[in-house]
Amino acid sequence: MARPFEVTTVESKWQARWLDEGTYEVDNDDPRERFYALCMYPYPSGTAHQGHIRNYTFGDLLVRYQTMLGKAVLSPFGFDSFGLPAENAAIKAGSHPRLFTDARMKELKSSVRRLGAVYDWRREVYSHDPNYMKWAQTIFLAFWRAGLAYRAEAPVNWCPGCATVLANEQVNADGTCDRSGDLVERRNLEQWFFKITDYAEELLNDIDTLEWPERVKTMQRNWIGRSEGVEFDLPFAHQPDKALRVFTTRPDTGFGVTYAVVAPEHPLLAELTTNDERRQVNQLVERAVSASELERTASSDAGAGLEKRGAFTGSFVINPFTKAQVPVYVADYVLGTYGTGAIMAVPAEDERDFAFASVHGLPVVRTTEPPEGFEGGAYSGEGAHINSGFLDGLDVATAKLKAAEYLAEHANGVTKVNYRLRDWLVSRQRFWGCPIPMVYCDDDGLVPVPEDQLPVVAPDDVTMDKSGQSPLATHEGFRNTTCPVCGKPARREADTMDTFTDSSWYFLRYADPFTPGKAFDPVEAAKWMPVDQYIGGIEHAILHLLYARFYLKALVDVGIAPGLPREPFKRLFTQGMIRLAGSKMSKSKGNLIAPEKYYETVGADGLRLFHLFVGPPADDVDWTAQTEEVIEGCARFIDRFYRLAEYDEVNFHESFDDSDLAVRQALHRTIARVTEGFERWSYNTAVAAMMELLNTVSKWARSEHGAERTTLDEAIDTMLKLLAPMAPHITAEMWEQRHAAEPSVHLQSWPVADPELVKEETITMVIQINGKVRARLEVPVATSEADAERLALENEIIQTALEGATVKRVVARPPRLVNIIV
RNA sequence: GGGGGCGUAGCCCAAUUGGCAGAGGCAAGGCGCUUAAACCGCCUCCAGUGAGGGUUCGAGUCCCUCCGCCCCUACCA
Repeated sequence: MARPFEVTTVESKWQARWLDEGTYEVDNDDPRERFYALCMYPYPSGTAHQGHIRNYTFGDLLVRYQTMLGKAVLSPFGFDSFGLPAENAAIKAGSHPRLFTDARMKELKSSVRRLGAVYDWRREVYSHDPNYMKWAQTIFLAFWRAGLAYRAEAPVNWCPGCATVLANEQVNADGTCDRSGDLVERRNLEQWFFKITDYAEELLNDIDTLEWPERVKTMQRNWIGRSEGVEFDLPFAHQPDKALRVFTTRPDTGFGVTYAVVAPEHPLLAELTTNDERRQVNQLVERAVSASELERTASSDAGAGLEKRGAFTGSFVINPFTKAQVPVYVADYVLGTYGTGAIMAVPAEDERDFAFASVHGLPVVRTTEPPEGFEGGAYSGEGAHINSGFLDGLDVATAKLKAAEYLAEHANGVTKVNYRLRDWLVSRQRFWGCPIPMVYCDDDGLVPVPEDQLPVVAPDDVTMDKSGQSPLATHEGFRNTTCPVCGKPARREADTMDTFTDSSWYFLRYADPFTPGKAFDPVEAAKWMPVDQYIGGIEHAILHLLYARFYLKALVDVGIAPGLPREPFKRLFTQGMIRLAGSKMSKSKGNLIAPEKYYETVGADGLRLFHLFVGPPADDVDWTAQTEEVIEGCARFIDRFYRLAEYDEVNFHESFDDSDLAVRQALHRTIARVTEGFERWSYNTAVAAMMELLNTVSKWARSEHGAERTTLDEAIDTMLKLLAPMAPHITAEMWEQRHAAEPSVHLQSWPVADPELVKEETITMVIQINGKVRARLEVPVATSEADAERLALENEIIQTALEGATVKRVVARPPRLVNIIV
């Protein structure tokens, strides 16, 4: 494509200048109104892919736009540089993850630079920077001191492929590893946890205060999974002073309890199991405990439809409502990690219990009257209580209260809130992560590494393999140390932290990486926090966003971030993903379209314009055969604008007339449209408005009558400003050509539309008869209802059309429309 | 099984949130420029909004049912 300017020359010139002049560096004491724009901390996987490009295009537009609005805009960048891919790649290549990672970082940095995205590089953060690790470890220790970090044995998700423990969030629904795809196993291991459950209630409640996409908020609420119910005792039939404690959200269905179930991990299971049943029970437990999540949970389709495996324990408990003895089963559909690990089973009102009861031939007693014609198994809806003694006739809500009261009196019942959310497992048996700064001493037990000895940095000469042990555990030089308390030989913790810990506070470090001796100064960070606009992918809707929210709350509470707002991200925007032939474009799928080739042809500006124009930013983008042509179309638009701004083939006339006024009106209406488009994430319509304006101006200026000089100048200059956040290079270049003595277009103020010019004087009013358009006429915008009706009825075409008909009603909606009903 | 989203021209998308279905782009066709082609400029063509029903003077927009595609979630008692 022949272009009227040298794309690469122009673009690299401005990229260098923005960097050299520190155009987008901001100081913490900047007096302007503040704006914190942030794109999600990227994992450095190499050169940018289209998903990155899309992300940073939106982010950069915002940075430049908000700057032109007169704000001090914080625009930082950095790298989520710890993590498995680098470690695995290093193992494969026999090199060190740092070499690998540093190279990938360099590539990504160069990609975003070539995109023309601008940052305050003085604030760069990367996770494997010892200077960042130091504070990551300081935070860990602060959590430990506050009781928010603890060590416990737990059945954990073990990925044999990655040779490490995974968080629940990293296990797919089908029981495979989110990263490697291997089938995840369950193992009991000592692990480090963060007590995120302490914050469950606050994390849930504060969701209401966030300007986030509704679906992300819903996902977080579901993940936290709060449920209210009653915990109470089911006394053992053979030994009534002991009891099985259960949790239920439906105490009102207590009369329908026909059996009870304990999880395979339940501590009382052995005691409950009679000799006759022991063999069967053991068999089930063995299978359930060692089986992978996949085998245990997801089989064919879904939840309630699963095969319900279980075995009778041989024991009975007493239903406190009916005093009847009901059998106790062990079954893997009851989870040891939720509630009390045991349930009362009500097959009539719970689908899972119903399924189990059907398989095992257990009785079903309805306690809620299902609606007439109900044909399903379990009915969990609203209805009057039946077969329920003192609860009979009550609705569900009332019966719940009564039943809870009854259980409080007769079965040690207490109302209880449970959460689906579990504590965050943060330890990893891997090398390429931030070491957990703890020491094991035979005499003093667990001892934190003194803060003046931080950071604990892993040595380079480590053997990384897939044995399953932390690579650091076998490095004697690292492992052996002395106890900070007693000075005797001791061993270092060999596990590293989940990389989600790194991305949970990096945005605070960005806000103030300058104050020595601190992760960040809370007063300085408070100048920027919370992030005004966070931009990233929907894939982080749960994990990263929940952890970061937890971190900030905890940091405030442990005294590291006093005075900061408790929520990190005020507004969140989740961009759509790029798909190629129907599937998500990603490195792991190997279906990337690299942006590099576009830098040579359409330039970064052309590519940016494409991403802005292709559709609503929140929608997915289909990368199709036609995409190339659309991208070229975007470059064509830039070229057309460039030629027009050279006044190529333009005619001029002397004094300002109506044609010039019309252009000024179009210009100012476009200012309004583009501004509105920017404010409501409608970049595609903002670009369309610019294209439309270019068509209008071009037609006018190249007509025989031509343009009035100052009007054309105003139009071009304003268009340059409007386009500056979208296509920053060429607008900077053109602005410099026109106004060499003035500051850059990027330092100009964002244009403000003149309301007088935006305002329409007259508008076409449509006259309908029975909803069909019959006539149109130009009316003043301020036309009253009465006038509109009169004008419509007086209209000749309408009068003819109405001949012989009776007007039943006239709906006048001036100035747009009048509808005459006959 | 649960939750959410989407469906407008051959294609990507607009539509002041209930008021003339079309802003923009791509493709296609035509004309001009050119020795010719590309580039460039100008012009033209194209749907009644997935299907059906309802509310309304009026529905792409609100409400039901169905179809298709996509995403999230999954035995949490």
